Amino acid sequence: MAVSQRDQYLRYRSLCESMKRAVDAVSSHIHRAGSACSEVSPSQFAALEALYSRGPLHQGELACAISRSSGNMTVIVDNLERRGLVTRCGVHGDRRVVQICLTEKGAHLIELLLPEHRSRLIDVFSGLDEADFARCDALLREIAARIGGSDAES
Amino acid sequence: MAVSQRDQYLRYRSLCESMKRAVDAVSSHIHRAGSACSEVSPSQFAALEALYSRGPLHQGELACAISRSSGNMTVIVDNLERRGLVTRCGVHGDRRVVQICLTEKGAHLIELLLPEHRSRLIDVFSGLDEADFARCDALLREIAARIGGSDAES
DNA sequence: ATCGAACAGTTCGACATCAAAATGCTACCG
DNA sequence: CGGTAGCATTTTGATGTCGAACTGTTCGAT
Repeated sequence: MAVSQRDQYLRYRSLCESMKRAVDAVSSHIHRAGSACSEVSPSQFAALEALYSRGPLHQGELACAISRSSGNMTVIVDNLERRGLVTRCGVHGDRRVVQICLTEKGAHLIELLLPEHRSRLIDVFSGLDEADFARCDALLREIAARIGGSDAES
Repeated sequence: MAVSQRDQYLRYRSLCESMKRAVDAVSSHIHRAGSACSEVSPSQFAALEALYSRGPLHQGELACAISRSSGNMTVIVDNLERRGLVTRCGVHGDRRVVQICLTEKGAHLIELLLPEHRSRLIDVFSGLDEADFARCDALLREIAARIGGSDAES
């Protein structure tokens, strides 16, 4: 009750700003022109990585894994396929689904990209207070969950 | 030294994920179809709000204020102008720059949108621990600053 | 068997976004 | 005055993104 609703709102705005800025900064740091990761778009990177760590996925699963719409996923896969990094394989027994598989070229590329991706991430985050870090992670998860949870009802 | 570099990397990945998810969730919550704010795109909303709170701005200042490229800003202003929400005014003495001004219609719209924007933000964030909140904000700022700072040198 | 609901992907239209090239001005220098 | 450097904006071309409409498939109910 010490704080007015208006002050609270302003602090919320501030956190929103900080979140956006941090996300943009990290993403642009990783995909900066000249870095190895700049060879693929963020979405493409996310897709390749998901396929690399989890193996072949249905296009829908992949879309879900990297939080993209199905329409968008079609385009992303189109572009990856055009460069020969993934293939669309039919699934025996259900002709509705397409399995997306990394090609050798795709696997090679993501293996090439991951070390730099990793070192850039370490650049950015290392040395920060671990406890703050964990609390921040938890808070952000709580925020996302809160919205996700209240989504269905509203 | 208790934690391996690999563990650290995984925690970094986790925070990145959480950040992205939280940002996406908040943004989609606010601009959800049906909400008043869904009448304009997030970029358009940001532009209108910046103009509303700071007064007329050069197109370049506006781009900077909402972290968009100049090319992108042109399109955003085009779309706002097309709907009669802003106008481009020449500046006396320097014909290179364009001043972007809210029209009455634009000011009216943003005034209509802000209350709902505000209440949706409060929905999302209220009740969270204030101390965590502040620490999280500080951490995110530190991350963005760290990248922004190291940007020039690299 | 076949109808219809549910599902997986694709297509389409609109907008967003960026980087790079082009345009149009200003300012400065000789 | 004329040239050049630099800035603000626009244009262009490629990609990303979504939501809605569409196509084809599966599967359950009748």
